[in-house]
Amino acid sequence: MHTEINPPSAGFAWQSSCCKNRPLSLTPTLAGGQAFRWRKDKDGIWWGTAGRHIFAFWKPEDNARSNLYWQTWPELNRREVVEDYLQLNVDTEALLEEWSRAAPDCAETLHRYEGARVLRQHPLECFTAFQCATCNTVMKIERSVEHLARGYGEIAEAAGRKFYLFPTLDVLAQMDEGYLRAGLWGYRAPRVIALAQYMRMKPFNWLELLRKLPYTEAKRELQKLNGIGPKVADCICLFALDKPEAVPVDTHVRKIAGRLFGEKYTLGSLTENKYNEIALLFHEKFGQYAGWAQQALFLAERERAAAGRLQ
DNA sequence: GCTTAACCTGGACGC
DNA sequence: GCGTCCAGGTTAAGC
Repeated sequence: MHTEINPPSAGFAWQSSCCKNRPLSLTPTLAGGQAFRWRKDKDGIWWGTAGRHIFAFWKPEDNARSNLYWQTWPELNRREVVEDYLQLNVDTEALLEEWSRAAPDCAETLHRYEGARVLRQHPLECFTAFQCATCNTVMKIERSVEHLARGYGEIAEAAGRKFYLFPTLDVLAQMDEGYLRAGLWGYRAPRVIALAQYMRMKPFNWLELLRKLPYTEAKRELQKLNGIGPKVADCICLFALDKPEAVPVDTHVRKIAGRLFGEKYTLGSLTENKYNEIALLFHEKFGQYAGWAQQALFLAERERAAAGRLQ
């Protein structure tokens, strides 16, 4: 019989949500390379922001189905905001069964990462952060995005702690290139500022409006922007624009495709045709939520690559 | 339509 | 300590 462990006392009242049928693991979800500003404190509490909301999350480690404990600021007890951000409405249990039938070879891996959920992020932060992802490492992306937020984000407070909200488009458009370069943005610095300036000429809330378009149209719109290629566009579609069918094909996903669909997908340059072919094969195998399956397989592949480097 | 080089830079690794 | 390579890509030029 399982005994629930109580969350640490942190100076505020926790709320809880049941994850029995909606598995959730905080580490692979919050530190799995889809969002870059979540931090875990010494008590194991994850702190982060999304839009104007500040969140605290806590769960017993290694138990995807135990209750999630949470709180929100500045308005307390915003259950619907938490469930929206973590997409707790998505029945991953049913998806796991479907994927396991379609890809028995991947079933063990998919079950191991059953708690790795895809977040529903604030579009502008996701859009900006992934511009930093080109030819970079997760650790450096985290530092870069944090540097940007600390330099230009509005300060907010929750439970006696200080947070930096992600800047607005108007603020991003006026950032200093030198400041960004000092924060590891490198050659991406002028591009991210220029893109913010260009985006200001688009209709108000243009990024949010892409949520209403079909996946292929939203992706096409993003790829019209200088600096946004197919991979970054797919990341934004999957992690912020409600497009669970988007499959970002990076070096890790390419290796997975090599094993699932044939070695030819790992050979030579990743041309746009090859990219689209891999994404289509994932879609055919894993269905409408192929991006969610991809995220679990990606985490396993990344872990495998890291273990290989340590040997 | 494919390949290649350039773009920044911290960290890991070998020597 | 130093040199080299790699890392969640994109773009433009050359073939």
